[in-house]
Amino acid sequence: MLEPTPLDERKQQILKAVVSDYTVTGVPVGSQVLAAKYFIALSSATIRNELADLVGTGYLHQPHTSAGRIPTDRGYRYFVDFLMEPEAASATARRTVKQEFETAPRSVDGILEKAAMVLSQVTENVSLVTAPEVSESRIKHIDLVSLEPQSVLIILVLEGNLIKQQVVHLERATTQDDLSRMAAMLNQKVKGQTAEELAVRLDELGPEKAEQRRIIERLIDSITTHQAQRQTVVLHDGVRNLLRHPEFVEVSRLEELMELLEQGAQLAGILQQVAFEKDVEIIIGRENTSSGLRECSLVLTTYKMADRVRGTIGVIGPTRMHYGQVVARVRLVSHATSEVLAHLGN
Amino acid sequence: MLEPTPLDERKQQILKAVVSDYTVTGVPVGSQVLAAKYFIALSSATIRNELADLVGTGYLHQPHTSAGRIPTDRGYRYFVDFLMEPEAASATARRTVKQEFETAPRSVDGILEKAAMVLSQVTENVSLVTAPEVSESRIKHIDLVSLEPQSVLIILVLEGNLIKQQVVHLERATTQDDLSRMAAMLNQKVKGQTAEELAVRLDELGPEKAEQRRIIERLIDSITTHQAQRQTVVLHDGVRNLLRHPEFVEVSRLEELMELLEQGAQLAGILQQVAFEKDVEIIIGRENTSSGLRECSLVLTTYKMADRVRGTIGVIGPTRMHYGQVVARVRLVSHATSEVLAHLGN
DNA sequence: TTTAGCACTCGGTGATCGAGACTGCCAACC
DNA sequence: GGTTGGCAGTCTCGATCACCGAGTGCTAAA
Repeated sequence: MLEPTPLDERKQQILKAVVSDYTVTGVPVGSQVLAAKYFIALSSATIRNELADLVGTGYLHQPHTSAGRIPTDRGYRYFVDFLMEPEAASATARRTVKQEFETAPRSVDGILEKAAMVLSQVTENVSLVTAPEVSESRIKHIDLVSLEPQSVLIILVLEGNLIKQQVVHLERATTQDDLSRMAAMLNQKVKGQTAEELAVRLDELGPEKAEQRRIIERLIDSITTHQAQRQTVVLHDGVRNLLRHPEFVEVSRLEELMELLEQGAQLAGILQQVAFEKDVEIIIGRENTSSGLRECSLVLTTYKMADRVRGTIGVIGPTRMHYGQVVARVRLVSHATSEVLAHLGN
Repeated sequence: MLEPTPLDERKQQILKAVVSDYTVTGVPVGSQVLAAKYFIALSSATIRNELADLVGTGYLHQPHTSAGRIPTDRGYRYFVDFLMEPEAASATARRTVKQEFETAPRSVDGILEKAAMVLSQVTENVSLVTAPEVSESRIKHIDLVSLEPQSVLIILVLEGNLIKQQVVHLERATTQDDLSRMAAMLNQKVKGQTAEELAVRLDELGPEKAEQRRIIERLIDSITTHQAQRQTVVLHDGVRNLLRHPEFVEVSRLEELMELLEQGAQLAGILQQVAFEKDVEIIIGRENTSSGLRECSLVLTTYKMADRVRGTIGVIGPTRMHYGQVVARVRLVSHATSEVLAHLGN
């Protein structure tokens, strides 16, 4: 990593102009274009000198000697950290989001699916949405259904009408009547608690309720393992948008990315590692640990439910993207999602 | 459409050889290659005459005057209908399928997801799996959860531990106790029936149970509409496999296909129209009504649960595919899926 | 009916060339 | 010292061209 060379005002403006122009045109930006479009007071020769400096300090890249300049990952980073101006989401984007969420189903799953769909549509990139952690969700209702004498289907209704199921096997045969009674009893006790809290308070049940206790243990166990292996669920949508970007005419670039998207687990790991120091976190190109994302950027934020941060929402796109606009729209959809989730009740 | 020209034995063999060779190499097949690899007794000139005939009758295509021959959709059709020899799935494929299904979760959703994953893996194409129709599924258990005084979450446990949920609003406030009693009552009556049957037998409830009746009506209604708008669910997996096929180096071909896959609804419509005259149905290239599938083939079959056909499973791939092998593997995964679903109990 | 031979066609490859786009550098200028 | 005009140099891209080779269609003979 190069040491953080401070950039004087004019270099900053030139870097900003290069990023802005390149994200729109996709063509390396030359000194003449810059002089004509952005710096009428300066000659192209002056700009050439500055550009040479910016290449030297690693903010810009020159594909070949007689080409214009392209921002490096470092250039983009400087841009988003210091130069990018806050943008507001366009009226059309806002309208789209509003309309789509009006027809969203009233369940967490459905809303998150919708969010993924809308986000990919308004950003023209691939959207990512992680589901809330089950173990942190409040339990609203428990139901026990007898499948076979020694086999029980546990149904958990969590806040936001998120439903989780698990089949467990019992040592002893139990009738549906017994199960119904146990479920009624459990519903009294568990209401509004999270699975984590439940695990802590397990001892409150007297030792005489051995079978109940076993079911609860299995239940908590299932939630925990559920989270560990399956909470890797990352919804995504909009791969078709990616195909329109010229950076993906080479299918080979898509291949690694598709693998990442379809397998999910690795992607979930990446998303979980994101430390949200600001409200929107941007990861650019090689800053990504995963090789499939070498030439992509992630723009991520969180969404809330019941006033707590519950998941990540954002997009993957080529490093050459209109960051200001994407940030505005990711934020827009995140807020809209939180809003709709809030109205689900808890 | 050309009239069905009958092909003599030798023309059939040549067509078969062209299809076989082309599906492996991907290169237009010339008369010399055919003579050397498949017809040592014949000279290339003889084969040239036959090839010219096959082009004339529309079974083969010649990209340009000095190129070899490629099967047309018609050629592939003739091949799969009359020439293709039944193949058995390879031992590796069988092993993969077996291993993967051993670790499958014990729910319909999980199993179908797994099926999609495995199928795409063993065929190296995109897999498609439709979920069972909710309205045809037997109801195992009903649960009613009070969300707000006038708002109820209906949970349906269907055969195969498939869980469906729906929020309905009631005209009158109802307590959880009331709901629990109603649920208990309903469970006595509905067990083992399908939603369709339930709709028919609705009258059996006396008129005195007006509120119950209303809830049940809403419930049946929700199941039916659920099916109408959302049963468009088509799982898919393995887009990454498609990228490896040389026919998709042009991303433009992928674009329409991805749209079809991500939107789902249109695809569901296509799959529902398939008339399964044989156990495996093959749709080749332009036989597809959808333009996005002009250069793709579908190999489809059904899977069963509780001895009834419940859904479609199959793959999308380039028209140039090893049909015999794909058919064998689609069939393999279909059988394995039905098998695992059977063990879920009902 | 099959086959050998032959002229012909056409796509693909590689080389060459020129135009165009930019640059870097230098010398002059403010 | 920073800025600028001028200019030679570099590199990509697209067009053109020739050539090779694969493969064909046709003809005449077996």
